[in-house]
Amino acid sequence: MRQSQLFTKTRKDAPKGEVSKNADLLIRGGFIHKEMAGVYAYLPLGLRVVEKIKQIIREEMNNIGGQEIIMTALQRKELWEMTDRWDDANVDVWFKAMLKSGTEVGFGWSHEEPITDMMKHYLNSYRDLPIYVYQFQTKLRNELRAKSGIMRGREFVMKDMYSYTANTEMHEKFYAGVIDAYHRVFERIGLGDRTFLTFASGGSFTQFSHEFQTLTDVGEDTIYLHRTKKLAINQEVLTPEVMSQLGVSREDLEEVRAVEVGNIFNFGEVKSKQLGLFYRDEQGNEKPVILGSYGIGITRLMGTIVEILADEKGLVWPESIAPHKVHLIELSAKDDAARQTVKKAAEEYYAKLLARGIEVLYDDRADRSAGEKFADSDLIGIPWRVVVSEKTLAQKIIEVKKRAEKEARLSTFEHFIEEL
RNA sequence: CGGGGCGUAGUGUAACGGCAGCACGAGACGUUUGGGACGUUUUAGUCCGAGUUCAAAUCUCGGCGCCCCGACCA
Repeated sequence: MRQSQLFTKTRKDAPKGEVSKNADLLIRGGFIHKEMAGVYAYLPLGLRVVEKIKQIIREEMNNIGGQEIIMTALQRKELWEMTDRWDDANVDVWFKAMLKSGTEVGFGWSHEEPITDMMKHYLNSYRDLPIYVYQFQTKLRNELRAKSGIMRGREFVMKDMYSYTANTEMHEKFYAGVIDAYHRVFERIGLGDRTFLTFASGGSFTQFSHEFQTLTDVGEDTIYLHRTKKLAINQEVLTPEVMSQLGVSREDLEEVRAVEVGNIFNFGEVKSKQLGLFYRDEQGNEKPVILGSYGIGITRLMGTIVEILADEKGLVWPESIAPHKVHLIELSAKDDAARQTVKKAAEEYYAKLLARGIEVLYDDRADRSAGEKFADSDLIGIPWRVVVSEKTLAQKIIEVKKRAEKEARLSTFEHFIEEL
């Protein structure tokens, strides 16, 4: 991508009244645009990050047998009445609207009900099980108060997966597999060492659900962390019984703030019975399907990474989800001839990087000072910065600097490209 | 939903009830060129609606919007 073609612009001033670091930097860097409180548009750079995160999750979900689908944002009232979750008294985040005919519809804040209902068309026999489906969906939630930039919005992207299994053993095996897959996701995204499996309330379905909590002070949850056992307990279920059940004592637990980036949940047979999802077993008996639900907040994850990794100069992306791998910067020169030489070399490097399949943002803007280009580069936070200038060309080298490191070093372009 | 703060050019900020100013951005011209360059010049604004007043960005009321704390949060 040529930066001269990128329609977004960086901003020097912080957006007014925006305290949240993720909103501040992502807006200044041109990654997102605020449409209204808690509702953000994703611009070219921001969308690339979202897609990178999705792709990592997609690979891991496919790896454990997930099949990707996409459900609808408009949902039927009757389905949610069957599980008693239509009434605003029970679910207070609904956006609702009416068809011209007067029929009420809801905007999806979750998709267990419609997916489970849909499964009645495809799932009849024990031979059909298990089934694992997932989607990346924009969820709409009428939050009383949006806050913390993209960490808690009214419209956000979530990966939700659902498992349909025949029995408890089959369910538990998959459930454990999801835990492993989630750990791999957070590892690949760069949050592995600070994201912990957390025991949380299972509601009326099971004793526990499991959350994946990433340690950060901007998190909304208080959890009790056992570092050596690599597990945590959500404040909401911290009781002496739970601690002894998990084999930990209060002294070993550290009270920390964290953000819930993932959540997995066992619905057991409850929802299948409510919605009428049954299968025939080998003996021809009708049995309810076991349902599990597994979420990861994509955009929340993006905000969490910003909060944790950004520094005073701007964003810092891990290579796995950066919008581009390399930020190639062409610096202007003293005279026309030198300028042409620098341009020619930079264009050549750009083409070579692209030919290698390396994603590169090329700052080819002619009328910008070096200082401005460097400041923009720091703000945007691409992992590798490569500078081409009259000075470097004189020595037949380039300057390479990693965003997360302080010192730049010199290298030949050929050596650099091999190293990537 | 309870409480607090705040709405002024595209962005960020000033202005005692009395001429709406500054910076950035954007446009033009010239000079610059390794950490947000310089000069000249152009551009563009008081959230909406009532009220008080000779006079309202400023005071009052209502609406809308934004931020924060709390509550809420499969």
